[in-house]
Amino acid sequence: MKQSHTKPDVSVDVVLLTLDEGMLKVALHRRASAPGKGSLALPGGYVHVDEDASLEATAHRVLREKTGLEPRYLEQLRTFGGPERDPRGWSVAVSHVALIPHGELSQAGAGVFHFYDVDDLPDLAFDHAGQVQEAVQRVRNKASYSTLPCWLLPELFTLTQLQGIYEQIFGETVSRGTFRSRLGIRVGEVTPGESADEADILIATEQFQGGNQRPARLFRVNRLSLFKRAFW
Amino acid sequence: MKQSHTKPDVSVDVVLLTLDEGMLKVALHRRASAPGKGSLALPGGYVHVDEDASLEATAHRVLREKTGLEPRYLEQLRTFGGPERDPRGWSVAVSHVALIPHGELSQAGAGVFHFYDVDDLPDLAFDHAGQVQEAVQRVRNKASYSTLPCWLLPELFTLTQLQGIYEQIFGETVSRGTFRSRLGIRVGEVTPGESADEADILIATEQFQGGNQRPARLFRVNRLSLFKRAFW
DNA sequence: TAAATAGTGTCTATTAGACACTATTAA
DNA sequence: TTAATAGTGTCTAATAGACACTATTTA
Repeated sequence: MKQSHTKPDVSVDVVLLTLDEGMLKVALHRRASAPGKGSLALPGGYVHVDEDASLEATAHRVLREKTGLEPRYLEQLRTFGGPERDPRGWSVAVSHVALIPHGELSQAGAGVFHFYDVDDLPDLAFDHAGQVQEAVQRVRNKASYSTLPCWLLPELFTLTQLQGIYEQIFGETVSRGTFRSRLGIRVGEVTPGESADEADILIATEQFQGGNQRPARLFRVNRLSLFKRAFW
Repeated sequence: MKQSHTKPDVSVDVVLLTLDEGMLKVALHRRASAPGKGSLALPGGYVHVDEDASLEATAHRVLREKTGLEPRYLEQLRTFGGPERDPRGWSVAVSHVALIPHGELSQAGAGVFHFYDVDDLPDLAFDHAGQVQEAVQRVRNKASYSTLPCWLLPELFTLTQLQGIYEQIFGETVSRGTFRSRLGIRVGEVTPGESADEADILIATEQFQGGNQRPARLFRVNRLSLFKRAFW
């Protein structure tokens, strides 16, 4: 029974995803030390009990320290645990999914991290391949009935951009009108008094993005909304 | 930096739910020792690194040892972690949701555990109230677009029983025909050659449950199916 | 005024759901 | 044959989606 009270190690891993060239890609780096030295791995690290206020805080700190990136979206995926996943013994990894727009990548420390197509993954360290697979499944599934894909775009975006994201993810096209009615867009009805309806899925701003044509209204996402009807 | 490598404690908690008198109820017991001695708490315990093969195995062992019950359904909910949730210091709790039919309760060691209405909870130890709230939210939400409620019934059940469960959860009634078409029930079409279509949400058995009227066909759930259209 | 993309109204095909009808058992 | 519940077909109301039309900008 004494051995039963040995504590497992607790680390936090992050599956950081972005959309690039129409593909979902995940951030990976080559491990510099054993175990698994030289193999590709997710950003991850141990909980620092003297500075982390929560597991989400650990995930944010790990991403900041290792990649220099701040994700637009972060949620816990699932916690993996067992005696086999790390050669050093019984371990626990609290896995997270994070999303970031492709446009925010270039500037930051892309140094050691590179992005790999999730549908054509190389071999990964530990159980990281499984974590990526589950994360991708979660994102694709959640995208079909929620506003999750909005976090693959900058804070302000046009409906055409958003429609493009959905069409990339699902490989199907719909008419503009259909897309807008699915989102419940009804800009015309906004009476100045009531303004931004909290029930709205997207919030219409008064900003527009120009070009050589009629400017498109910019929207921002209200919150992570789930649809009653599967979106795609 | 040395302190950073102090390991947090890792425990596994289980929110065990059942449907009784039309209410969702959760299993709680009074803690026999500090911290939180005398207050109501979920079944939970530390990972035993020498005997547990996974976190799910820990959850099953804890339920077995503390309540004597084997749940029909168990899934990980979310992992809670932070410096404040337990007075002994930074701790991690891998929280699970479990479902069990009310009929399977009576026989087993209901000894120290009693079931409490989740919509009228007393004060709970640690962050257990939050865990119950999240678990209930997850179950109610998932029930609206999946076959999750099937696990609140015995393995074989009639469609009328299942419809009753949904109506209890959502407080709305629909006609029998509507309910059946939502589930995609089409018993008549089963040609003996093709038999149980793997795409079917429920599998029709050749067993019937009698009474003083036309016997009802017994079904079992194929797997946890998600519906494209929100069910309720 | 032509080109290009944004935004909207209308009409149709599909589907969800209420209701009524048939089916099968025990008393 | 009546009572009680199971199972199914039909008709209607709601809704999703394609298409075409209007709107607004630059060149």
